[in-house]
Amino acid sequence: MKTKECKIPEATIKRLSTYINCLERLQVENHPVISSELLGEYCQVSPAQIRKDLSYFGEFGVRGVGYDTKKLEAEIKEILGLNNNWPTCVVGVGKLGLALLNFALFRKHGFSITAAFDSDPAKVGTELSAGITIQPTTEIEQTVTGKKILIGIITTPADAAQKVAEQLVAGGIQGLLNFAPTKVKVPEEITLRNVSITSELDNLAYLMTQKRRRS
Amino acid sequence: MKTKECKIPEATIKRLSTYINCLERLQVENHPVISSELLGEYCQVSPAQIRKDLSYFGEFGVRGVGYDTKKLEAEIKEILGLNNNWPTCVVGVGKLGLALLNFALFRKHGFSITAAFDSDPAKVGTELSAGITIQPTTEIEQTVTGKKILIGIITTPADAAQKVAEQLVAGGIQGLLNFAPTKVKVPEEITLRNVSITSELDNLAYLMTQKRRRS
DNA sequence: TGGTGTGAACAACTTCACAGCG
DNA sequence: CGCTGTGAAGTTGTTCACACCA
Repeated sequence: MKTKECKIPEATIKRLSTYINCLERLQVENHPVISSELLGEYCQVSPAQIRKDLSYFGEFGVRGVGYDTKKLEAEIKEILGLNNNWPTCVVGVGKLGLALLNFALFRKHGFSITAAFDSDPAKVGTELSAGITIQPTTEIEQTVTGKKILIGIITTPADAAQKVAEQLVAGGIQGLLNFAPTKVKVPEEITLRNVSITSELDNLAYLMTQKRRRS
Repeated sequence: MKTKECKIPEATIKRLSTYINCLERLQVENHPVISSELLGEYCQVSPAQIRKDLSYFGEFGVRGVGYDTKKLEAEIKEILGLNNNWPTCVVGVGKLGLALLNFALFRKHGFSITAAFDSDPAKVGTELSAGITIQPTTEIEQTVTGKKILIGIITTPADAAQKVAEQLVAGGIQGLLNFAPTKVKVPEEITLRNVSITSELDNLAYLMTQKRRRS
C-alpha cells in the first residue's frame, strides 16, 4: 500500500472517471465482482493500467478474485471527491448550456446546478426546471457569492468568455469549466479546465487523413 | 527538416487545433507575424513545445523573426486535413445535438453537416436550418451511403449509442465522434473518438478536492 | 490456483540549451 | 542580434513480470 496522495498522473484521473461509468453498467448487468482483465475489456484500458491506477490510492481488490463492483465504485467516487455536493452554475443558456443543465449524470456525480445566467434580455426570467430562473449576467457576482457556488460552467460565445470568467472569479468561484472556443485566463488559485469540442473533431479529421494518405 | 509523417504525439495534434484558434484571433488583432514566445502566451503552451510541435511537419518560421500568422494557420489546417470537405451527420437531435448542428466553427474547419437523425417520431420531419430535415434513425444506413457521409457524431442517450454506431458503420462511415456517456465499439478500420463531458467535470472536482485537502 | 499489487524496464512526451540562419 | 529548429537530457506515464496472498 502506498496511498501517496501526490504525483498522480492526470491521465489516471481521467480514466477513474470512465471506470465509474463501467462499474455502474456492470452492476446493472449483475456482476457483483470483476477482474481487472474484464473491466479492462469493458472500458478499453489494459488490465495492468487499471491495477496501477488503483494502486496509487490503496488496495481495493481481493487477490485471486477481483474487485467488488459496488465498493470500488464508491471508493473511486470518494477519491474524485464526487461524494461532496458541488453547487454549480451555468453561464450562457444556449443549446449547449441547456444540454448541460438537463444532463442527469451531473447530479449523480454530485454537481447540483443552482443558477443559470444569460446576457440576452429575452431569455432572462425564463423558468427552467426545478425552480431555476435565468438571471442576467450582471447578477453573476452577487449570486455566486450569495449561493456559495463553487463551480462555474461557461457556455457563452468566445468573445464573452473572458469577461464572464472574471465575474465568476469576483464572486468567489473555485473551479471553472470553459466550453467557449477560446482559452480564458484566471488567477492560478482557481482550478480551470478548457474543453475544446472542435479540437476533438479536428483530431478525428487528422487521423482519417493519415489513414487515407497511408493507403 | 524532417517531415517524418509518423510517430507524432497525439498531444501535439490536440495542440495544433488550439494554435489555429489563437492564430485566427491574432489576425483579427492585427498581428501579421508572431514569435513562439508570444503565441505560447496566447494559447498557454511553452514556446519550446510550439517549436517542437511544428518541427514534426516542416520549417514554417523565419529565424530571428517568427511565424507568419496567416500562412501558419493555413499550414496547420493542411496538416490536420481541414482543407478537405468532410460530409458529416449528427444522430440524436437533443439539446447537445442541436448545439453542434448550429456550431459555426465546424463549417470553418471543413465539416459540413448534411444529415440529422432522431428516433423520436415527434422530431422526425422537422426542418432545421439550410434544408436539413430530421430523418428517422431507420434511414441512417441508406442516407450515409447515399450522401457519402464520412463522419458521424453521436449525441444519443447511452443506451442507444452502440446500435447507432453499428448502423453508421453499416452505411460506410469512416470516422465517429461519440458524445454519449458510454464507450462504443467499432471495427478497428473506423476512426473513433469517445468524448466524455462528465469526466471533465469529475476531473475538476478531483483537482478542487486536492487543493482543499492540501490547505 | 488465479488475480492483485508493485518495483523495475520501457516508451512517450516535454524541456533544455545551443547551433544555425535570416 | 534574435528567434527558429533540433539533438540530447530530463521527466512523466505505461507495460512487464513476478512475488504474494485469498
